[in-house]
Amino acid sequence: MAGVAPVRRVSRPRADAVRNRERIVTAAREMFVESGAQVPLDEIARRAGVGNATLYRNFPERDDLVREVVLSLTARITERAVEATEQESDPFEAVRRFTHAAADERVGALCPMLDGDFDKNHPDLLAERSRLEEAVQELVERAQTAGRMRADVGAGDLMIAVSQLTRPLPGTACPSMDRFVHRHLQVLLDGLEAPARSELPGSAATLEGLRRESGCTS
Amino acid sequence: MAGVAPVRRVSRPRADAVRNRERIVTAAREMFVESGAQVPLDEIARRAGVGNATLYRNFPERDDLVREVVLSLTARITERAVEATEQESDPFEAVRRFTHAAADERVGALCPMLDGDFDKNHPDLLAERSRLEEAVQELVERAQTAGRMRADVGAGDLMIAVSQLTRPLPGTACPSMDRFVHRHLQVLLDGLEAPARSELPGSAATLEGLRRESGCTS
Amino acid sequence: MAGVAPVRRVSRPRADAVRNRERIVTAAREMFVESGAQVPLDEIARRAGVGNATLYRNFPERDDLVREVVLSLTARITERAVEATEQESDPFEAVRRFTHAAADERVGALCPMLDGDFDKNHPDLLAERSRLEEAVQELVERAQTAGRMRADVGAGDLMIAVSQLTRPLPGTACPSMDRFVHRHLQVLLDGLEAPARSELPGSAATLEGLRRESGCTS
Amino acid sequence: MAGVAPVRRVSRPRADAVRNRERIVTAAREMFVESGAQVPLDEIARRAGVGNATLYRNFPERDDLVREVVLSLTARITERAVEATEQESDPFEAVRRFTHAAADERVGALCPMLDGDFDKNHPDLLAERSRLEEAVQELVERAQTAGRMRADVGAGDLMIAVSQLTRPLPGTACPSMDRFVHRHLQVLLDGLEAPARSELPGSAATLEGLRRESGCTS
DNA sequence: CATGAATGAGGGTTCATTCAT
DNA sequence: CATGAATGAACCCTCATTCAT
Repeated sequence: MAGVAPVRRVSRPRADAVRNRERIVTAAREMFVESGAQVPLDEIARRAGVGNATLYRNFPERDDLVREVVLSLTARITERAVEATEQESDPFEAVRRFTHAAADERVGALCPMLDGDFDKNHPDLLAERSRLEEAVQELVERAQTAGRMRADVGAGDLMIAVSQLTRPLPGTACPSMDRFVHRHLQVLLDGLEAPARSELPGSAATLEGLRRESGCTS
Repeated sequence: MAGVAPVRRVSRPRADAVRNRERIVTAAREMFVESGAQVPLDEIARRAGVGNATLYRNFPERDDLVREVVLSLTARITERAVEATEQESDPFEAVRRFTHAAADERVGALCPMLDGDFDKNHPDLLAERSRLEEAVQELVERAQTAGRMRADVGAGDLMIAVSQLTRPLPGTACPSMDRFVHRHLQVLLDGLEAPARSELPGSAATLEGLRRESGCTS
Repeated sequence: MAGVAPVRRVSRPRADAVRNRERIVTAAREMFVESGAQVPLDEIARRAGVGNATLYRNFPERDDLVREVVLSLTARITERAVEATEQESDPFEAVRRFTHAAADERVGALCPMLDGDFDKNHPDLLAERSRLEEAVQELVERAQTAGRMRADVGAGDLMIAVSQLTRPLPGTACPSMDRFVHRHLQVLLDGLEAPARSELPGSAATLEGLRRESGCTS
Repeated sequence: MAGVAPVRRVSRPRADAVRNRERIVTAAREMFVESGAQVPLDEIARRAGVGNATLYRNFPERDDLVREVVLSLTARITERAVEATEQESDPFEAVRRFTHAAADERVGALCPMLDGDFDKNHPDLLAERSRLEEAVQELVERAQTAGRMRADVGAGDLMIAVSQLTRPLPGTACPSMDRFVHRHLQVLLDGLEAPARSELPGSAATLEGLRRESGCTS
């Protein structure tokens, strides 16, 4: 009867368990973005509507949960970079578009998550970051090659500056802030557009180089 | 006056008490900047070389200590603004100078301190912030009046952008970061220099307006 | 019988269910002996190769599992007592043989299991203990009747002393300990051999009496 | 004014703090003896009448508290050994006396405390154990030299056997047990009295040797 | 006024037990 | 009947804040 073996998946992943996991990650992303990286895990569990131990079953250490959120955010941002490259004909317009899109995806929320003893060299992270790296590098190089973007900055500079400028402000204190973020990005982008108006100290930051030093790329 | 018991002024600010207070504030500033805004107060006391209760005598609640540090940092930054205005002949060069100086004063470290239930409308804060406001406003207006800085940004935009770009990265993980901060500021400044290269969404942020909304100015 | 639906006996004790139960008990005994009485039930289930809920189906409360292990250990020790009585001609040699055999069966591991709210008066336990009681009583009485064992001790004294002397030492810290246990038993046995060298305080402990008081016989 | 410097002890140990520490240790000893080594620290604090954090201030890790109790118990037992040596003319009677006294001091409670990751090689422990070692060794050697105790056992055998025979039974289930303990010790002692009635397997356990292997001496 | 000690309210985590597939 | 997932109570520990010397 070979070939007719019933397709018994080893253990079907139980619909509700999957939903729970997703609800936890969603709640975590929301709360990390809103309230910073120190939100009590119990509150995330409550917001997700599950018991705290369920959270621990899915993410035995706090880092595991943080990493999951970082991964999903990173993936979404990579998508925006690819989109921008593909859909925008002017290469510096692509950089602008990506930058504003990254802000909307809350790229700035990543930084505070990388706190403490978070393992920045976890294989999954490295892999996902490679994809982001490649996508942004592509974006930046095109603009520079076309002479539309100053040549003395790297993809790393762009990512860090954008992340910082879009970092959530403490507490939920400044919802109004969002309105200003895009202004600041626009100013920064104006500073990035060729021709350069001033000289920069140090040398261009590459994502690769940043990763080597600290892993704080994104 | 020999022979007359020295008049005991009602509240003579005993020399050592004053020194203690200063040592506490200094220790707090250092540790907030180095290790983030969550350092245990006991550690600050230890670093200052005083008992924890002494710290509490001077600053009954944690917020009181944080506020003191914020005030002193703010004051130092105001000084830099004044200095830049006075000592730099070109008004946009003054803006550049102030911006880099503010970074060196760790203006970015202010943000993480404003966490939680910190009262951002405390009279002392408002007063100190007024002084900063005035100084930066002056700086910006001069540059704009001289046609050296784009007119569609406000002092609030400058302060927020600079604060964000210089925020410490999580942990002490990225000491290398410091090396890049001034690059990013320089790019931002290039974007601020007249003539404007793009239009900005929203309207210019004034420090006054920001204060009204959220108090997150600095 | 082809074509005829097999008669479903009302409670056929499905072969695999029986095997599961046995595997659980075995795993539990091993882990209790190896790692103490506090091993998480999930680990026992894992070692047994079944899901934790299967364990709970068979043993609704932790105590039910512990009791099963206690019962099986008790039964094995009873067997040793019977063996010793039957196979050893000299009645005190029988006592010696049983004592060392009980040690090898890990009689000492029983004590730590009786912790907490374990119900020491469960009918099954009482029944099994009766059998042990009878067997050891027989062993002891024979030796005493033959004048080979001092008369002022009871079967209860023997059981308790042997259990205590063979209790596992904390952690797995002292594997070397095993080497000494038989020495101590031998000394104890020398003290039990007639004629008595000293007077004993109190009166002989019978298993029956101990059961009445506390159930800690075994 | 040299020589008249006021004797300002660096920090007088505050009477109530000392009392608290003692109350904690006492409560711990009682609860360890009564309920085993796993009693929640919070309960010990409650029994001692202090907040849990006070306990943690005095004993930052659980081990630190356990060690303190072990040290004090060990010291008391050493005292009994010295007493017995000094005050009993017949050297084997001294062994008997010490053995029963050690039981009354709850020497058996030590074993369960040495659980888990307890550091058995802490300097303080080693020191205290050396004193015990010396005292018991002395006691045993005198009896053996006088021909009153069998020569094929060591001080280590005595200590382990006595510890085991007096270990508290699980829970507080068997208060009645205490009544029997001295009977069993008496039997053991009869087995230790010269002349030897049987041969012992293995070789005599010395406290020194035991320490080397596992630290479970007492 | 300065100090070390004390406090109790959480946060992180584990585990016996129950539930849904 | 078997399973993995879910649950909540309880433990350990930290830290802002208060108290006693």
